Amino acid sequence: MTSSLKDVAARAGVSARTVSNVVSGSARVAADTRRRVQAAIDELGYRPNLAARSLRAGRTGIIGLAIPELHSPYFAELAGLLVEEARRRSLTVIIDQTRGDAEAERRLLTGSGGRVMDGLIISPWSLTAQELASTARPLPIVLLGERSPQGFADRVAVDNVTAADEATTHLLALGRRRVAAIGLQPHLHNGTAGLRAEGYRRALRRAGVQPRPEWEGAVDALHREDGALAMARLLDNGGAPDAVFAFSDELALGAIHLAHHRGVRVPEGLAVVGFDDIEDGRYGRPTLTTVSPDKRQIAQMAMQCLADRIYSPDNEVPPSDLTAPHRLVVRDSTAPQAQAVGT
Amino acid sequence: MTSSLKDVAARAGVSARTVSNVVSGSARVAADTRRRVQAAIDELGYRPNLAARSLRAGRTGIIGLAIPELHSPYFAELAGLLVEEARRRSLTVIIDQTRGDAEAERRLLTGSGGRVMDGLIISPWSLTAQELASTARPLPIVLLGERSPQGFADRVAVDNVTAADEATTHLLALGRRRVAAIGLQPHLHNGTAGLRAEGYRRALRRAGVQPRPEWEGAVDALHREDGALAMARLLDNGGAPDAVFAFSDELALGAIHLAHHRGVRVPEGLAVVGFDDIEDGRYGRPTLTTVSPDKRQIAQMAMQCLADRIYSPDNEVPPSDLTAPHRLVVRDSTAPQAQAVGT
DNA sequence: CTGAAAGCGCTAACAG
DNA sequence: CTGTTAGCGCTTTCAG
Repeated sequence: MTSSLKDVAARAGVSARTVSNVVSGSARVAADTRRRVQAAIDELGYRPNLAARSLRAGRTGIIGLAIPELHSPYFAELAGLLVEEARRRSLTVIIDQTRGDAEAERRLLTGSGGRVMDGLIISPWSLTAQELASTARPLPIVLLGERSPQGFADRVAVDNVTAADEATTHLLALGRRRVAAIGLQPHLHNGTAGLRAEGYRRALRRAGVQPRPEWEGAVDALHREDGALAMARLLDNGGAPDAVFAFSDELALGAIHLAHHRGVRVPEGLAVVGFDDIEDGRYGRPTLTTVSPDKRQIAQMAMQCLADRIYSPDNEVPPSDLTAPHRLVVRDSTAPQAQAVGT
Repeated sequence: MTSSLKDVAARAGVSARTVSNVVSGSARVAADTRRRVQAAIDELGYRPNLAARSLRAGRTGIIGLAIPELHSPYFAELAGLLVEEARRRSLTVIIDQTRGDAEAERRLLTGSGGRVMDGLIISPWSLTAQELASTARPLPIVLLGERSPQGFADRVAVDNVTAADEATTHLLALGRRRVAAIGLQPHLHNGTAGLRAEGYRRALRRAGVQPRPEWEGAVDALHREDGALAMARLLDNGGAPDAVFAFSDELALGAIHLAHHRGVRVPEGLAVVGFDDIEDGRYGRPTLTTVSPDKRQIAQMAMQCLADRIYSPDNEVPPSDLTAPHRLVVRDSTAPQAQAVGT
C-alpha cells in the first residue's frame, strides 16, 4: 500500500541514495534527476517512514509534555504555546496527563514512553526533582513550576514568593487587614503552593499583620469547587476575612462564586486576587485581579532549554534555573470602589 | 549510553530472541532464564527502542488528535478524556492545534506527521470531510463534530439540530419571543454552526415566530470576546432581544459580560443558553444554562471507532456516523425568576 | 554527482 | 524451550 524509498528509486531509475538526497535536500542533485525523482515521489504518494528515520538517527523528534490536567485553563493555554514553540523547531509534542499522581509521573519515565521521547517538559506535583531526574536519566527533562531543592534538572518558573508578596501587598494597600489565602496544599509536596504561602506571609508581616493559621485555606485540588469550599470554611471559621489571595484563578473564581451566594459582595466586602491570568478571569463578574505569568515566555524558555539539551547532550552545562516574568493585573475584584472598571 | 536488546542478551548469556520473549511475554520462557534475563534488564536499565519496534511492526502506537484550539475549555476537556481513553488501549496521543486553518489541517496529513501516526481524530473547521479523507488515505481518521456531507470517514457528533432546537424551545417556553442567536460562521464552512442555526430557526418557526436575519449574530471565532462583540451588535441593531442562544458557552459568557456592562440584567432582561457545558459556566454569575454534550461518550466512541480501523484495516466496514447523547442543563441564566437557583 | 552496502534495534520465521 | 538469521525503511560511509 505505502511505498518506500526503494520503490521511488526503482521508478525513477536511480538509486535509493539519490532519492534520499532529494527528499532531505542534503546534497546536490542534478536538476534533471531531481525532477524525475520528484515526479516518482508524487506519483507514488511516497512519504518517508518516521520510524525508520528515527531508528537511524537515534532521535524521534518527539518531546513529551506532562501536565497535571489538560482541562485546567492555565495548563491548556500553556500547552498550546508549547506546541507552537515545538513546531517552530520541527518537534512534535506528546501530551500526557499525570493528574498529580506520583505513579503516573513515574510511569511516564519508566514506561515505554521514556524511549519514544527525546526529552520531557514536566510540571511535577508529586515527585521531587531529584527523583524525576534520576528516573529520567539519560532523558533530558525541564521542570515547570517550582519544586525544591533545585540543581537536578533545568527549571522554568516565575518568582512565586515575590509574586505572592505583590498580590498580598496589593490587597493590604487597599486598606484590607484580614487578608486570607486559599490554595495551600500541605498534603502534596507542592513547592509552588508553599512558596506562594511564604510570599503571602512575608507581605503580611512587612505590613505589621500577624499571619494566622485560620486564614490559610487548604485545598485538595486547584479547581473552582475547591476554592468555593475553602471560602466557605473561611467565612464560617476564619473570622470573616475582607480580602483573599487565591493561589490560582480557578480557586479565586470558586471563592467569588461562593461569596456571592453567601451575600458577600466582591470587591466591596471581599477583595480577591488570583494567580494565572486565565481567560475566564477577564470575562467573569467581577473581572478578576490576578498575577499574570508571562506564559509565552515560559513556553519559549522551556523549549529552548530542552532543545539545547537534546541537540548537545554531551554539553556538561549545569542545570539552569530560569525565572519568567510576571505582573499584577488589577481588575474589578480589587477595585477600590464598587464601580466597574472594564477589562 | 542506552543499552540494546543485544547487550541484555550478552549479559544474561542468552540469545536476543529469548530476551525479546521475556520483554513481550509472548512465548513461554523457563522461570530460571526469565529471572536471569530480568536481572540483566534491570542492571542495564534496558528499555525497548520504540522506533525499532515500530519499524518492525509497521505501527507506532501513536494516534493524532487535531483540534482547533487547545486553550478552549471545551476542546481541552475533550482532549483530556481522549488521552485517557487512549491510555486504556496503550495508545499514545499526539495533540496538534490547527487554529481552524486549512493549511494546518492539510499539513497534518501530508507532512511527516502522516507517517508517524496510526490514525487521527480531527475536529475539522476548514477542510471538508471529503478532502480530509482523500488526503489522509490510507490513514484512518475519525471526524469530531459535524461537517456535511457524510460518508467519507467515521464521524462522532451530537445531534446539533435537535440540541439547538431544544435550547431555543427552552427560551421560547419562558415566554421570550425576541430570541436571538450568536455564533453563526458564514465565512467558515463550519457545518456545526450551520446545523445549530437550522435547529434554532426550526424551533422559532414551530412556535410561530418568524426567524429574522438581524437576530442572527455572526462571529469570527468562538471566544468570549466574539460573543461580547456579537451581543453589542444585537443590542445596537437587533431590536433588543430578550433571549439569546449562543452556539458555545464561551460566546454565551462573553455575551453575558457585555450585557451586564450595558445594564441589561441576565436572566431578567435577557435569558441566555450556551452550548458545551464547560466548567466556567457552572461557576459564573449567573450560572449558565447550556446544552451539555456527553463528552466522555464522545471520547469513547471516537477512540473505539479509530481503534477498530487501526486494528482491522482490511475490514471494509462503511464509515459510521455516531451520535453522542446530550442534555439541556438548566441553570440561572434562564431562571424564570431573578432568584439564584444554585449549581 | 550517483551506486552499493552496512547497520540502527527489534521481531518472527525457521531450525534445533 | 532457545539460537540463528533475515529484514522492516532509512541514512550514510565508501567507492566510483
